[in-house]
Amino acid sequence: MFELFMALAEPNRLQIVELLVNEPCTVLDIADRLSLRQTQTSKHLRVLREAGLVSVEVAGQHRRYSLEPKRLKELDNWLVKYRRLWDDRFEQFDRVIADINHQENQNDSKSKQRKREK
Amino acid sequence: MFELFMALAEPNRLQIVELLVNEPCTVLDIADRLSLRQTQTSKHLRVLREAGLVSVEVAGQHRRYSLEPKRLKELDNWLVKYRRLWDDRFEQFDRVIADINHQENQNDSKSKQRKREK
DNA sequence: CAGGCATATATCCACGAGGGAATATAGGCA
DNA sequence: TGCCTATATTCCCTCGTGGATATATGCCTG
Repeated sequence: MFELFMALAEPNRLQIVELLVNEPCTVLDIADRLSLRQTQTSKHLRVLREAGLVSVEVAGQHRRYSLEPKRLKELDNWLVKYRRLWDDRFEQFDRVIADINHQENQNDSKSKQRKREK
Repeated sequence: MFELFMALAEPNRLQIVELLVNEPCTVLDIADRLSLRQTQTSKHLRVLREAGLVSVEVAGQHRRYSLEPKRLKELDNWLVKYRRLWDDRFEQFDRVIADINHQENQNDSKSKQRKREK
């Protein structure tokens, strides 16, 4: 988990992540938009890749980097422990969702199942 | 936002945060439980404090550090942009909660108000 | 194959941050 | 007042990391 924070604890890398949420980009795309040199961009992308935050798709001489939701989902799961500190809505969510699942299991089996992972 | 990641991108500080979610602690409490020296603990707590992640309550010669939900809530808000990447449940949550609020505003004004801050 | 473009890697430098130890500050208590 | 305890701060050292530059790799096209 802390490797995740490490990767995001750098302004340029954070910007890269925020850029990639919109659309996959090539290295030069990113470098141009953030006014970085290509070499720095590659280095930052390497860190992000090793942290599992982005993935690469090779397309000819280009490489298309895109955001990897999996690790961000881990961050989200990590936050679960803390949500109750500021918001009791989530306990309510749990109850409500439990109700919904209950109802749907009875009435509406065509809508897709909402599973809670533990 | 990136100062937040900075503060959490250090194993000991991350552990301190995870420790404080359970209960407020004094400096020596934390130092003992995480096997740190008091001076390092103070230093880390200072970083966390300046990042707004913890707050101090002076209690005699002790100081009781507790977690400050506000910044973690900001992290949660930051994640909102990314949730759709892995999970469409949250849009549904919003709709459901909107419904609930609507109903409660009409029927059940004794239950405490659930406000959405923007 | 040669040359050009996209990307990655290596090397050097400078700076910031964490650990250790000593010290400072400050409250509690005899 | 003087000592003890809790906490904060300072100085020094070391190491990791980001930036810059140069170079390597690899693909595409003529």
